[in-house]
Amino acid sequence: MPELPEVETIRRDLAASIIGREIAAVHILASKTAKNPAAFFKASLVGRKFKTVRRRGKLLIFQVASKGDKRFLLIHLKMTGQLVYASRKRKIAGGHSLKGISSAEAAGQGLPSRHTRAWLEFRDGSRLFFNDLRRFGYLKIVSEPELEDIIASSYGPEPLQEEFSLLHLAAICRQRKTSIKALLLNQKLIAGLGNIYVDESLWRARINPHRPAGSLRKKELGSLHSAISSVIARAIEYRGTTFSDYVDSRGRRGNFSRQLKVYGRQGQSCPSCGRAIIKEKVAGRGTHYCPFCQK
DNA sequence: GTGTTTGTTATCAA
DNA sequence: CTTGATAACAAACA
Repeated sequence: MPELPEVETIRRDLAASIIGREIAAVHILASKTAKNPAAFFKASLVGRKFKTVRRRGKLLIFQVASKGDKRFLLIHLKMTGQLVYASRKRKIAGGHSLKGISSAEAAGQGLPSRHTRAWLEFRDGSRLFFNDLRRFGYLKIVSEPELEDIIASSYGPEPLQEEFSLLHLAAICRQRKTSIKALLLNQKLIAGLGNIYVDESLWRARINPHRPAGSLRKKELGSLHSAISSVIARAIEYRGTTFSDYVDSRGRRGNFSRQLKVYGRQGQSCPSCGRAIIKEKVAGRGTHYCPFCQK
């Protein structure tokens, strides 16, 4: 499940690898994956370069360099999407592939795969694959006004920026009857949290996911605010969490998995009190917590 | 065949 | 209008 730290890891890596490379061809294998008519989608990219790679919440935003109107490629990975960048296969004199290829090149092994829904081919022979087992993810070309609409209507503050203040957290919780779990998953209130980091943040703040958001006391809001900031920052340092499908742009797993305290640890002991972590459905999602530590 | 997995949107109700 | 809860989507696996 790519959430903010995973998408940010991909963004940073891709910014270093694909910016400035001319796109030679666009291949769409699953027609519904590209949300524009295929001809428009391809014409928007072929012969151009990416100028910037940004991120808003879990949404990747590639600015296409162009002389006319600004266009952007949006990519959302949803649950099982992957973006894997493979540099050009190095050839030896006889035209055979070298043995002992680097990991970056190994990332392109076996691609396109059964789950590849689209890929971009760059002029230098490198390729960017969009793989998505569940087919929830998408690619979409939008204009600048469309992009601004999407950002304004869909995303609250980024957890690592100043706009995500304790004051903001208190304001969005005030009077709200919905569970704190559901509230933290709402992208319009805070951008980028998903099921893993919500559970981890609530454990660190010692708050029960069932609690109505409006019932949190000032001290608890403070704990939650710093828990969210630190969990997200640490998860980025560790290059995200691999639970099932996530890999970074070179096909590597995230290292935060070993830092998880509750997510996926139902039945195991709570790192704080030693009693069993439970899993139940809250806000329609599998929710992991310690009923003794989290009140 | 059944239940489960989750990011996001649609839909309906209050 | 806002808020909240739930279904739906998609595909694979136990």
